[in-house]
Amino acid sequence: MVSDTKTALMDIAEHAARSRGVDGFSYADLAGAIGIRKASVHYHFPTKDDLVKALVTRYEARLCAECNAIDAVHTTGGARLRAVIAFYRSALADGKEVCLCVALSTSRESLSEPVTERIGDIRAMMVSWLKTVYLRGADDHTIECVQDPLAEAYATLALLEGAHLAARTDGTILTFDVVTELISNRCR
Amino acid sequence: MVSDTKTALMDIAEHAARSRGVDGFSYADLAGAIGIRKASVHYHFPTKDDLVKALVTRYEARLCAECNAIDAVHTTGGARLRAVIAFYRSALADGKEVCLCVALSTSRESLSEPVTERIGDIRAMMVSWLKTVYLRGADDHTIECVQDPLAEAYATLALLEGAHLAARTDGTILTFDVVTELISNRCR
DNA sequence: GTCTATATGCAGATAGAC
DNA sequence: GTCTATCTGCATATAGAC
Repeated sequence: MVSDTKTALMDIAEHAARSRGVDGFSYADLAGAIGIRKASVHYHFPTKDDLVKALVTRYEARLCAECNAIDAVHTTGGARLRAVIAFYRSALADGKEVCLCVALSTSRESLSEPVTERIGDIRAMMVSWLKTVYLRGADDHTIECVQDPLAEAYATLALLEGAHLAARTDGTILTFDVVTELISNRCR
Repeated sequence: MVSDTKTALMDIAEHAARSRGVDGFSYADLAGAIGIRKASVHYHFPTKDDLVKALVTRYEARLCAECNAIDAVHTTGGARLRAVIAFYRSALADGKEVCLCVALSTSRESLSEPVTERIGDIRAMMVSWLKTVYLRGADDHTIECVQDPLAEAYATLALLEGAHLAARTDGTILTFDVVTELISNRCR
């Protein structure tokens, strides 16, 4: 297993990025949080871009695992859609953190080209998975009014991310609930 | 009228904030863009917070004016919804800029409390206006399947902002069109 | 209103000892 | 792996001359 310090740094960096943005935390913050020096952080991640890349890679894997877990636990399209909404809800940390995609999308200019592309890849993966959810929901009649599963998938991801944005501004998870109420109510 | 320099600074700052984030531009950038010195920028806006506040105030007024203009030009709910989607589409500048709300929401930690509150106010105004659009659309049957106008309003704003986010990552307006296709197709 | 000059602080990053 | 020490650059911001 990799060093615990490395994992600890990534954990802190991820929360920091999601709550304050990529430009909102520094190596000094990370170092201070776990009681080492800035130079030691550079040992684990030579540049901040290396660190962000590592965060994105880990996040993508976790998100993918989450989708698989939802598929394994829930069988109907409606239940799966509810589950992913609940997942995004929990990721909000009561309105204090947005998902990594949202956090990184907004500081695009301070990201390297590869990182930006990866974020696009993660969204594409989510859209692809959401499409299968809507296909099933249309099939088993557990999601109302599904006409175009792909279009629904794109809209749903944007809605979830937009809900994160609004909830982050308000600083409360209640905003997320209000914003996602419409889509939740379509699930039977 | 206020000095042209002040307006010019705000114009540049707004575009910079919307394309690179609040933390993505500096007084040096603004100064360089219009050929004056950093200190002169501080004369017009003593602190960056003052500048951001001015941007938000102007943005809110413009957004409000846009809604009124839409109401004046379009009579049906469906036409108004299409018009506001088109407005958000044009604000994207071909995928290079997001709306100010999105831009500021993501760098929340570097904003003062009053600014954050104002962003919440702007969203509330948009939600309120969008609700009237859905009410009319339900009434005149120009928007399909409207059950809860307020819930639709919240979801629509989140969708538009989420579409901005995704389009900004991809750097193309095509993404915006794909994401908003579903909602556009509901308008008669 | 704009300038020069400057203060202060923090960012990311590196060299080399232990 | 972590440290001290240091570099370089740029950020916001201010003082005071013109």
